[in-house]
Amino acid sequence: MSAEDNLLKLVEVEEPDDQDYLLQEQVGFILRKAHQRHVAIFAAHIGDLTPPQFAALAKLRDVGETSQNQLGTLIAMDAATVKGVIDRLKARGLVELSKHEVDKRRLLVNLTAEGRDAIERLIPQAREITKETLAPLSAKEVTTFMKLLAKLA
Amino acid sequence: MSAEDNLLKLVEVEEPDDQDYLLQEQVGFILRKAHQRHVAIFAAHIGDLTPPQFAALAKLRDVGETSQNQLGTLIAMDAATVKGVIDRLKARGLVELSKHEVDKRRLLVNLTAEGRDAIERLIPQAREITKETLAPLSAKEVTTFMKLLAKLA
DNA sequence: TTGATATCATTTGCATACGAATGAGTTTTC
DNA sequence: GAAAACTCATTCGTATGCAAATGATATCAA
Repeated sequence: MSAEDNLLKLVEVEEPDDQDYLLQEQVGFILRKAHQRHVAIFAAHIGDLTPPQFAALAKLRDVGETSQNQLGTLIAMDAATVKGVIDRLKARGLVELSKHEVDKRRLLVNLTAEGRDAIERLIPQAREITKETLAPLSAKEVTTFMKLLAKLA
Repeated sequence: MSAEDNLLKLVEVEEPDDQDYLLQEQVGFILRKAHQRHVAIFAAHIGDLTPPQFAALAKLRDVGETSQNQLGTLIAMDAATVKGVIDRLKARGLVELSKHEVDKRRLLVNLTAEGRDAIERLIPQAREITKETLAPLSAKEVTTFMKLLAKLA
């Protein structure tokens, strides 16, 4: 191989073209898979509630009664999505709705007694889910990962 | 406040019970938000194709003709989901379907000329999307993050 | 060879997820 | 105080994502 060929090869290696795009190495693709794995772990522990439904209950426990819209902001769900989630929780008697007396646009959401019981009972399970999701990492790796993931979210 | 009260308070603080579950610090919740952010970045760059549709085209470019099921395995989609994705790509003329001659159960999928053009044209955009998604991290952090994320996925 | 098992694809049902449009009510601004 | 701008909630349409059931075909094992 001539010196020119070597130079050419170096240039090719250092300037990857379209041939080198590997789907399975892209953040988006791996992020999607990691999320899928988490959802599967969640479902294995808590079969009768989805992660978004759990998030809604957990946040209501934190903040108490709020408007549907505000709740959506707190759990990163758009208005259309949060409505569906709350509808299903209401149908199961875990939350109750009421109208804001002053601002008539707002729909207030709150836990029912049953909803409060449910979320208190589920929180230990949720800790377990977090633990299992992070199980492939060492304690130190967990700290690092959470710090970096938070920067991306 | 009595000494006993102080002791009680300390115990409560140092042995977090259910009161201390913070949704916004759980992996699953942040993972969901990071994924949402990535999808938004994707949509801003590539408006007429979703990440799963892109993944299907990119993988077909890598491996050439495969069965629908096999493609699903390669891009981490279950059979029901991959069918919908392929249906929509077919309706747009980006992939074509044919029957496997030997194994009559299999439905073969391949890029059309148009599909191949599309994916080649989109790959530079996809690099940009990956770059923008990872923009909050330094080069060193990216390396660390990708290594740990891969362990979780 | 045939009966049990496994695989591939499809369909149905349910649950996010989000853009866009709409209607009702509130706040701002001039 | 009236018009403009904004906010809250709802609805519609489209696209994942997965469990479960089904039908067609292949493969394995007795």
